[in-house]
Amino acid sequence: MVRVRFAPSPTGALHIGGARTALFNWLFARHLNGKFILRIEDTDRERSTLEANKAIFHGLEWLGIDWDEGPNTGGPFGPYYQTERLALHQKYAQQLVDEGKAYYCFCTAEELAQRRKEAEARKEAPRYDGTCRKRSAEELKAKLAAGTPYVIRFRLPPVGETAVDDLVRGRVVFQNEVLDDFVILKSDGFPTYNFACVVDDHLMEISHVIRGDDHLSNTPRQILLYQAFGWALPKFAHLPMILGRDKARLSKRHGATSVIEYNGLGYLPEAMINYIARLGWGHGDQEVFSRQELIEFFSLDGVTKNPAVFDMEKLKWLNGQYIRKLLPERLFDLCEPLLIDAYGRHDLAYMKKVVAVFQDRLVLIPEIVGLSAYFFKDDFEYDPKAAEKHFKTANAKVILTTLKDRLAALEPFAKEKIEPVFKTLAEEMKLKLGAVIHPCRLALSGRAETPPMYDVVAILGKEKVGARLDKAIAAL
RNA sequence: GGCCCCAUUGUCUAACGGUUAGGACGCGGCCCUCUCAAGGCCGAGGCGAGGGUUCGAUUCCCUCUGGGGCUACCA
Repeated sequence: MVRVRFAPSPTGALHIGGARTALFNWLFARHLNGKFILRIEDTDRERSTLEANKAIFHGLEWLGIDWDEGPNTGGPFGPYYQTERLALHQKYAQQLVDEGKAYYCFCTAEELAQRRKEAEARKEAPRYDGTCRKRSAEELKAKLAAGTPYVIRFRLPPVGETAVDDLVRGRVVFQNEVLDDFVILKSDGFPTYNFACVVDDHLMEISHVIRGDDHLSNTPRQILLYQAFGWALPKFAHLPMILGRDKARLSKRHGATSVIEYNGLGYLPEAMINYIARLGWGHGDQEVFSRQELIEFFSLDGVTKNPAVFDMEKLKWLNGQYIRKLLPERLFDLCEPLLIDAYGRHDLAYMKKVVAVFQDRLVLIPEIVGLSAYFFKDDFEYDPKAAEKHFKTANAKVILTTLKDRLAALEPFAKEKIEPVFKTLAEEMKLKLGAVIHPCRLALSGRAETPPMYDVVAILGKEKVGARLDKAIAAL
């Protein structure tokens, strides 16, 4: 049974990198009919917050990444909040101590910092020096009895090597001597990441650990822990990092970094899913994938080794692609609140027609507001450059006046009836169609670019069209 | 500093010793066209450097360079 997990720490919103890790795990599980587990690694009590926890749920929900086991959902391997597993972590840490594979360490943070500084000054690796590695039983008892704060350190085998057989990178070998006796249980009694991760992954019967590249260097420590316990290793797969434009790790500096911010910016979750799926993964020449296709095609074989730069332009393109494919109803639902917020309530049918005519023109949902302004407000200015070109012509007045009269006579005021009015007028005046349409466009919208004229005229309706033409004629 | 990972156009990627190095975003041009989009077509642009191995290297090996990660009582 394939069991994978996404194990974020609730110290901030779900960011792009985390979302991609979650997605790959989710796709891997769905593709193989396995289980996708969500585990919240909240053992850093300083930085973990409830808001961040909620934000992660929110982000995953927005993306449509659901979990088979985890907070709220439950499952047979709970609890799924790491801090609620504290007794388990302490029990296993104690087991290692009892077996002599871990030991109490009473060195204070200040002492460690001092020694680290000294080591660095000597150009040595800043490893734990093993002060507490060999304390006598009496010494130990005395320290404990005195209530001296302590941590538990893993007694790391100082020789030999530890190999990670990574599904993405192949075999990576580390010399144990470059590792040190790392802390597994902090002085507050909480486990460290490397320890909790191993205990929980084992207890939750995780079969594949799919996570960011930044954990590759931690993996030998974890493997040594598995070995100390005599537990079977899961398979490991390390995904390449996602970088910003400057090739540095993606961070706040690079703009929107939390996935949910993209929601507010007007990105569609399906576009985001598609985009991040292509960051570090590919399937031939295909660029646009439905969720079903991603599940069908996803494989660790398609995962690349090199880091990927987050490219907003391509995300935008994909977003446009998905907006085009949206059901008109859904596009409207996304646009409606923005339009109401900007222009107040208008007739529902009218708003729907306006939104529909911009479906091919939107890249981001909020663009609807600016693009459609003249459909909701009458007091617009004429674009000066366009006015110079289309109003300051000998024919402008005649064109607009004639248009006004003929359109006023139309019944019904529909696109099919509107079109001939323009074409006939152009023919009569021996003008190109554009020569008639451009001044009209400017009169009706104040702009040089709008959706096709007959649509605009039809949607605005006879009354508004008449009034705006009058206003333009007066302004000529 | 030590250890580890990575390296194809500006960006995401395909290629798994022999290809005119393919696709996509972006960029430029053209077509369509009432404008703007959408759509279609075309174009510019790449194997980081140096050594090997081989009949032949983008591909395999080494060195360098560049970027990233780990080296915490953060995950």
